[in-house]
Amino acid sequence: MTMSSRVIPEPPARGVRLPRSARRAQLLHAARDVFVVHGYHAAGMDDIAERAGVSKPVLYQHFPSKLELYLALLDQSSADLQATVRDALESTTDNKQRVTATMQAYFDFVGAESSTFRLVFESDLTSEPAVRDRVDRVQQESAEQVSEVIAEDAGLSDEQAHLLAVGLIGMAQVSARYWVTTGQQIPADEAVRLVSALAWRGISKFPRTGG
Amino acid sequence: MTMSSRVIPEPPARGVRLPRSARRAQLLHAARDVFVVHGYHAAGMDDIAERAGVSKPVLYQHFPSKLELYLALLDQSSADLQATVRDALESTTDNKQRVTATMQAYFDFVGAESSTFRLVFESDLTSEPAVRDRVDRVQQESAEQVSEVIAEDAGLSDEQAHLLAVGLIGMAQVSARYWVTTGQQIPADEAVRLVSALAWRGISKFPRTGG
DNA sequence: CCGCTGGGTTACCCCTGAGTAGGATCGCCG
DNA sequence: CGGCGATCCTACTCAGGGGTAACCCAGCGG
Repeated sequence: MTMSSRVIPEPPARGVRLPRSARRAQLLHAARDVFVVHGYHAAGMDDIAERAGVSKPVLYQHFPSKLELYLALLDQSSADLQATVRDALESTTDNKQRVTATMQAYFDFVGAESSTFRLVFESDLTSEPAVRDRVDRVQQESAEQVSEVIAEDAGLSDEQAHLLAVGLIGMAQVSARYWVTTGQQIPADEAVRLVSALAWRGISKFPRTGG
Repeated sequence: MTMSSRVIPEPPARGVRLPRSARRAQLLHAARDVFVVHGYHAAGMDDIAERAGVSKPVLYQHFPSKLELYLALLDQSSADLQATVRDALESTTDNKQRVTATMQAYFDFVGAESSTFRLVFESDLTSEPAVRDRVDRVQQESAEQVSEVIAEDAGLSDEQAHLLAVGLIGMAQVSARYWVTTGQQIPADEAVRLVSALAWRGISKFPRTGG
């Protein structure tokens, strides 16, 4: 189906020595793959170590705990998403195109090879405050940016604008996630076009037709 | 802040004997409270038992495992939500009102005292297939129903209609969840009105203005 | 050749928390 | 009163997995 067979990605050569920084990067890579597939709880430090072709203590020479490792990855993904969204919103001053660009950003993020969106959107460690904070912050700040654009040319209060912004963000997030689970049956650009249209029709000139 | 102080809900009288069915119901109640607050993983069977004023083996006389107990609750909540959504969609034939009613359904579900929405929308056991299935099914079937309404009077393909339906569902779900975290700063009916307006403006007469 | 440093390994500790064995109590019926 | 069938409790087992102690070895400077 997909381009190349990704069944058994890489059983990396065991016994190879790496300089510290390179090893760290590789461990992050391995951990990302494991967490993305199994989630936090079902993932074992042994699994991650094995995936990297290394033994467990090596992992602990680079990261003090499972949680810290997870947070490192989560921070990475959060920052990634947020940068993408920010760029999208700043890419133009035309609000219609802003909507499309932002929607595209979400679909790109969710469709990315690494699937790191699972860390941000489907974390199974939300009982941990540190995780909750980060996950919430992404949504919060994305919504904040959208909210500013909305409030600009619509006479809504901050709270109202923010609620709508969250609604739009939610639409993007959930529809994009649904779209990947279908194996991209609908082509990406068409999906983006459809959902963007839905969002734009909803939000454009919002208050004036508020029957 | 809220009406009554719910700090220490009920430390039920220890040593009271109950008939089997009543005990079962009470255990479900206690388990619900604990799972809702801590999630699956952080919740202990001891916690649940203690909350019910009972010892652990009693719990196991009613439920064969932690997972089964969790699934029982999840099924309950899923059915609850789905019934609410179905009723909302069948409550009228006017599509504009349908949108409002459905949105109201989500806000009601999320705003409910029991907070069981956390089981369906924020489960931390999505790595378990049995849980994944149930959570996905709710969204899937809700979207299916919405999708039928959309496809009725709009010339979209099934896949396209379904994607938009998921987008709308996502909007409802995420904005409702956001709304509760704010402690209902915005009054419920106003929030519903706003988000419904957003959704309705987006979806009504969709294809004809698809510039 | 020696020893030191940095990267790596095996084999273990040990705590947490799901699940259980066996016994105590209460109420009831004959 | 004596048994008996529920309900419930104290006290335990045990596996899984995060985290660590102790040791290995390649390479290089002296």
